[in-house]
Amino acid sequence: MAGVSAGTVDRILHGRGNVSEAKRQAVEAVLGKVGYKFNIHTSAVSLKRGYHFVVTTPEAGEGEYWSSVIAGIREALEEYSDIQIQLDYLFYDQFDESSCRSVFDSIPQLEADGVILGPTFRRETLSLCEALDGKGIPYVFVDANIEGANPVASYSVDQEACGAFLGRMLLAGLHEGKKILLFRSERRGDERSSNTLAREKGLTDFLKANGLSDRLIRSTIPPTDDAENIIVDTFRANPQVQYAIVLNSRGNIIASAIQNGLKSDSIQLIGFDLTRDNIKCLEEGTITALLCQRPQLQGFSALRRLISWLLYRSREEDERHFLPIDLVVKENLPYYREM
Amino acid sequence: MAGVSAGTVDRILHGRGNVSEAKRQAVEAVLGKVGYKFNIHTSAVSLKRGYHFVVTTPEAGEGEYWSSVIAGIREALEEYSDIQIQLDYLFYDQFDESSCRSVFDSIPQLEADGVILGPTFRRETLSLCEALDGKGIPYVFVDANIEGANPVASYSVDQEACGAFLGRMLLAGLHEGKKILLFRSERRGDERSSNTLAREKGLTDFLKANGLSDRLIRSTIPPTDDAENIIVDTFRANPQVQYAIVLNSRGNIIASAIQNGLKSDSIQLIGFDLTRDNIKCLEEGTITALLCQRPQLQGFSALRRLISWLLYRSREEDERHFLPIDLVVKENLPYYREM
DNA sequence: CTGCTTGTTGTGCACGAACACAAAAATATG
DNA sequence: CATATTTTTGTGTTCGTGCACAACAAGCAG
Repeated sequence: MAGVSAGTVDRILHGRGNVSEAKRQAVEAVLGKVGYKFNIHTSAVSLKRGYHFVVTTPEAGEGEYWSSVIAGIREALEEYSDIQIQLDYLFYDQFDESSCRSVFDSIPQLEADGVILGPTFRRETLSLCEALDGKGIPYVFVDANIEGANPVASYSVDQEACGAFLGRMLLAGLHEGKKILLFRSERRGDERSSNTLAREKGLTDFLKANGLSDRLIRSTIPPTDDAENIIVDTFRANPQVQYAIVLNSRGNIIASAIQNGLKSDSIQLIGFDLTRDNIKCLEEGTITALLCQRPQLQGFSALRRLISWLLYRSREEDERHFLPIDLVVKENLPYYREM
Repeated sequence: MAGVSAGTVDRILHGRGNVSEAKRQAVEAVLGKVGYKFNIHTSAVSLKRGYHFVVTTPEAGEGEYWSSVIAGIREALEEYSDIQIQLDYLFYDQFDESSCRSVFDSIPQLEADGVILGPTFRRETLSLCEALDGKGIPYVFVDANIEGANPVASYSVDQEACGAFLGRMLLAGLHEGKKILLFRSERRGDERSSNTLAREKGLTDFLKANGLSDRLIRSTIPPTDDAENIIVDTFRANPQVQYAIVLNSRGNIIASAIQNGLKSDSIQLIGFDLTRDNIKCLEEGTITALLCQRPQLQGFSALRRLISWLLYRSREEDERHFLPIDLVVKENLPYYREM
């Protein structure tokens, strides 16, 4: 249509240069007119080279949060199995800053074609991103976005909205004179609590806006061995508690404290994330509800984005993607085995 | 690897016959060993022929339930834009059995390659399916499954689970002495109410199992013009109502009755489906929560399934797919603009 | 044994895309 | 103006797949 050969079009599409301005414009006009779109799969067929990606997240123990993210990445790998992709997984201890640093420090030298990054520690993440920026290696965030970095994209959940959502759930059901007991994690060096902090802010803001601030009691899950006793004591000291909220994925700990220590079934427990332990509690009825953030879809989207970036350097408007916040209870659980 | 040419492999893969038993086995062994998988996109590239599908659902007014299903189908069309697909949309009046019959009767003669079917009237659907079976035309159900038909697949939601889910929401929050007011549709000839009936069964079973049966009051949304007055009267007659439940997607009607007629904001209203009107009510706060059933994903999956069936006749174990049941409130609404 | 039919197997081309290389045109150098 | 160099453009091959057609083999009738 533009009176040029396929080779010239190819050069223009991939910005390989050595094309006269006149032909470029003619071809680009035609491309626009016919609405040309890359076909990622036929591209992959003729693409000789493979890609090497590094995936670095906190330890992904089976049935835990991060293993869902990894599962999503594996699914994307399957979906794009026509592209040769090699993945290197590098896990770090999300409670140990130095473990994170040593893992992150090793990544730039791996000369990967791209990195999927589950950030926890702000400082280490920023320093890694700076190194990757320097080498021109693209990276994608999952689970959280770190301000100041330049990722190709980030796939996470609006944690403040999660907190507000929680508030909404409580608003309807909180009985006269009853209270809300809020558990947050308190493990030193756990900077992922930036997520739980945002959740807490969303919840407290919502409760304040609805005049329920005085109904909220704050507590922490102690990191020690006798956690269960301390939790039980907290409940005993606050017998008016109707709702217990756990802002991280360790709701099952509170559940067993309530079951074993308190032997009460009048407390509604709400937690986060479809971990294996939480699922068990949901089925047994010891956890009432879980807020979930589509970790599998996060992982899936991240790898897909990295592929489309490397193949086409495709830019989109806003690359901070916020995934839906799902509420899962016993009754809809069977249909949430993701994707 | 099997010592045969590509042509022979092709014949085996597509069951075109004229292959000796010995070679067939040799090739099939190799296919299994290397884990051969079709690549739908490269298939499409070399596929000369196009496909012609018929999509028949109730009228899909803008912003209404069925338009989301259609949007999902359009998305799949985009995703598989390398395949030449022509879609014919045939809409019928979901409240008029004879409209449905005349539309359905015309479908077999269209000689389509496949049909996506949003069923409402059981009898008409079964008779259409029989005709399609006779002609060997594959069809896929969306939104509901009709017993007795032989679809390639169905994509719907477990409506009883929806009802039970509703019950779970109420269980936590129902206050002492308060009641639940249940609205179902009562439009003659609307057999789609098989969905709302299942929802009602799920809810009543749940309430019974939790000793709350006596807290439930049943009512209907009158199809007449003065519906609002009648609804308001119902609420006035039952001042103890804390939760109002609408089992179809017309929650917005109850919402405006409560707003305009009752001028109360102490009633929690729960409805179904992210229709435009319902979304508005959610944003305004006149509806508390909506149960949603991923209509877009239903449409998307349906078209995708039809394509993979026609290209490869791929059979899977259980082809009744149940999609997740989502709870949407004001706070997580922005993240539910699907897919 | 020859010719014909039928069944089986292989070959060649097309599709959209990537990329190496050859050819042609434009520009620079002597 | 001829030749060398650089820039621009076109060609051919490849990938996995579908499909038309050619080639070969086997069986059967005359």
